[in-house]
Amino acid sequence: METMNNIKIDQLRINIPYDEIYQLEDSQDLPKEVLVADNLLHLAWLFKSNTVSHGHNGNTSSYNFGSGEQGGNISVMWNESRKDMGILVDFTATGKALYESLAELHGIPVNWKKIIEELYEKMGHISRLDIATDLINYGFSVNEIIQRLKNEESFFLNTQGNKISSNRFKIIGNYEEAQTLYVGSRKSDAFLRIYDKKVEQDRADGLYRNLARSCNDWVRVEAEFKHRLAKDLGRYIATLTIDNIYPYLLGCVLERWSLVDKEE
DNA sequence: TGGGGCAGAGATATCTTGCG
DNA sequence: CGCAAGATATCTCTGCCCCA
Repeated sequence: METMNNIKIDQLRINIPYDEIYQLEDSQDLPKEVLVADNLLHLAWLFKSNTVSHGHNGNTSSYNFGSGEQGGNISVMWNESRKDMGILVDFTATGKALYESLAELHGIPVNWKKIIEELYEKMGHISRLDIATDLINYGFSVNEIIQRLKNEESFFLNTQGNKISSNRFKIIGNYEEAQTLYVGSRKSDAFLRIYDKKVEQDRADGLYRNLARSCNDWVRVEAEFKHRLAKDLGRYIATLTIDNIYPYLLGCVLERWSLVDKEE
């Protein structure tokens, strides 16, 4: 069965306080930093093997789970000389999907709500969260949305209910057809990316080329939350009393960027 | 050596609303 | 109309790392 809705967490990054390692016994298999992540996520149990490499983004060490070279990665990264940066667990979109499939296969589906709750109990946090939704056969293309925005027939409203001015839009595409719309700055804590997945996937190497070919339109909406906002979002998720966090996630996106038509 | 990225915290810029 | 408050959005700063 597919999920009840079409909202999903696409990518996420988890930050666990470094001092969690002092709660652990020594192990011959894995560094304590990895065990900290493993306690929360059971990566070693699911993946059996791992690779070791350099970390990214200020981290020196990295243990990678997943298929390795060909994406599908989950990386546990840290830097011993920067314990304040914590232990970072990075799930790429494919890595996260793989992690979820493996857990399902082992009969223990991933419960992100529980994981996030436990993470915040340990004083950790989420430092990046991408929320995605696919609109397939809704009858409009990215180009049409952009044209409507240009003609001021539609608007994006922010959390305050105010219009988001067009100078925060960045449109990418060719002359006739816009294919991607960014709302907000890529560098900011929250930004929205809307693009034409039909075009993106209709390539020789597209994983979902058949789907791309058979649908009329496929619009991908991706919200990217970072830093403080991701941290706050995670804290809120941790306080929810229900396991189905997806309607809430959609709410987070719609609250920040709601697309409305001009009323006459 | 410069570019790019992340963490955390803080500073600045910008926009809207409410009030006198 | 002008201005301040509130709320964001965006940028800056220090550290640290890898890679080209």
